[in-house]
Amino acid sequence: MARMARSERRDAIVEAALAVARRKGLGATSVRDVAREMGSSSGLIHHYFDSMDDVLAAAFERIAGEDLTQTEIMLDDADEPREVIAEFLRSYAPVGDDWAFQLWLDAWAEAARRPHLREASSRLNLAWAALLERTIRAGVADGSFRCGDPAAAAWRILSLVDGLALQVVAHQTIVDRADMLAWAAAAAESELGLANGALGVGHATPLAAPLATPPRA
Amino acid sequence: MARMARSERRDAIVEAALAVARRKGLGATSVRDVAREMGSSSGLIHHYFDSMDDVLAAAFERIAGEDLTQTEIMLDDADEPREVIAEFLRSYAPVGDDWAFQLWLDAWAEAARRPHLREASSRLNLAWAALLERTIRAGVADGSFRCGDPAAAAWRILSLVDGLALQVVAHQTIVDRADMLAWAAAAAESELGLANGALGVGHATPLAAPLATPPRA
DNA sequence: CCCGTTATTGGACACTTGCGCAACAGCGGC
DNA sequence: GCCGCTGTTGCGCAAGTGTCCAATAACGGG
Repeated sequence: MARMARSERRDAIVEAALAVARRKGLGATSVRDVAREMGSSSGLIHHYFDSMDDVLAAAFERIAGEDLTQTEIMLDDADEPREVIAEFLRSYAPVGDDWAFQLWLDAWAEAARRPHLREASSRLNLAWAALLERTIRAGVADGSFRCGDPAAAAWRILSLVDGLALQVVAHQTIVDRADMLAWAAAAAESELGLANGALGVGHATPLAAPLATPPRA
Repeated sequence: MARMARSERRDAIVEAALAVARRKGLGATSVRDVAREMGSSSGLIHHYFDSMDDVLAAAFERIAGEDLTQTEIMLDDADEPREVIAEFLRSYAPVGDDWAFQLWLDAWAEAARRPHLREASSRLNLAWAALLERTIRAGVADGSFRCGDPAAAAWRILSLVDGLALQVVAHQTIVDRADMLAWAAAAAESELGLANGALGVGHATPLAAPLATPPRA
C-alpha cells in the first residue's frame, strides 16, 4: 500500500479499527480485520501499536472523544444552561441500533481485560462528568438551577442516562428512546430544582422509529 | 468421568461455566475452559448445549437468577418497604472487585452478538425492575412512600444504580462504593418522597476497603 | 545516483476458538 | 448374561487469535 507519513498512517489504522468495531463490536475486532479493512498487511498495525489493546483504546478514544468535543462546543455556543442539559439528554439518547453506545458497553466490559482500554474509558467518563458538573455550576451561578451538590448531581445524571441507554441498546425491547428521554428529563429537572417539563424534553418523541413496538412492562 | 443423570450433568456444566466466568469473564469463557474445569472432554458440553451461547446464557441466568430470588425472599421477610429499598441498595452496591456485576457488564456487551444471552439478560433486568416496582407500590399503599409513577421510578432507580455500579466496577478509581451508596440513596429518597437520610444508607460505609484511595474529581 | 531510513510485506509461530463425529463405556431392562 | 440406550471420550476440522521478524520496497538527503 502507498507509503504514508507516520501520523497519517496511525490515523488510518484508528479509522479502520473504528469501521470494523462499528460492524462487529470493539471486543470482536481483530488485527487481521483491521488490516483487511485498510487493505494492508497485519504486520503494519504492530509497527504502529504495541498491542491490540492499544489499537482498541485509540479507536475508542477517537469516537468517544469526538462526541465529547462536539458537546463541549455546543456548551460554549449555548447561552441557557437549561438548553445545554436538554441537548445533552437528547444527544445522549441512542437512536436506532446505536453503535456508538454499543462501543461504550464493549469498553466497560473489556475494561477488565484490557488495561489501556480501561484507562481510556475511565478518562472519558470522567471528562463527561466534569463537563456536566461545569454546566450545572454555570446554571447555579446564573440562577437557572438550584443544586446543593453539583458534583454528585452530575454523576447521578450521567449514571442514570448511562443505565437507561444501556437498556435501550442492549435489550431493545424493554425501554425505548421515548421512555428514556422522558424519565431522564424528569430526574434532571428534580435534580436541578426545575419545574416539571421545564427542560422541554420527553413526552412524544416521534423520532423513535417503531422498529418493533415492545410489550411494555 | 463418572456417568451422570441428564439434569445433574447440565447443572454441573453450568456450575463449571460459572466458575470459569468468575475468573475470566463471561465473554472470555470457552468450551474447553468449561470442560477442563469439570475435568471432562469438551464434546460433552455440546452433548447438552447446542452452542456456547446457550451455555453462557444458562450460566448467567443461574447467578443473576439466584441474586434475584434472594432479594425476593428478603422482600417477603421485611415488613417495612423502606427497609427493603435500603437493603436493595446495599446489596446492589459492588464490594471489592465484584465479579457478579462484571457478569452483567459482559452480558450487556455480549448481548449484541449472543441472542440467547441477550434474551436471558433482558428477562432478568425486567424482573429486577418489576420487583422494585412492586416494592414501591407496596410502600405507596401503606403510606411510607409518595410516588406518582412507580414504574418510571423503578426504572430510574434501577438504571441509576446500574450506571453507578458500572463506574465502580469498570473503572475502580473514579467512583467508589461509599459515593455510590450515598448518591443512590439520595436519589431514591427524593424519588419516593422520603426525607433526606431516611433510608439510613450512605455516609460512612466503612466496608469499602481503601484498595487505592482515588483522586476524586 | 546511491544509500540510509523507514514504511510495508507476508508468512511463521504457538495457540485458541466452536463444533461435529466415530468410537467406547457403563447402566437399566429383559 | 446380553442388548440397547445414552453418557462420555478424544480427536479432527477449519478457522481464528496476537505477536514477532526477516525480507522488500519506496522515499528523501547527500
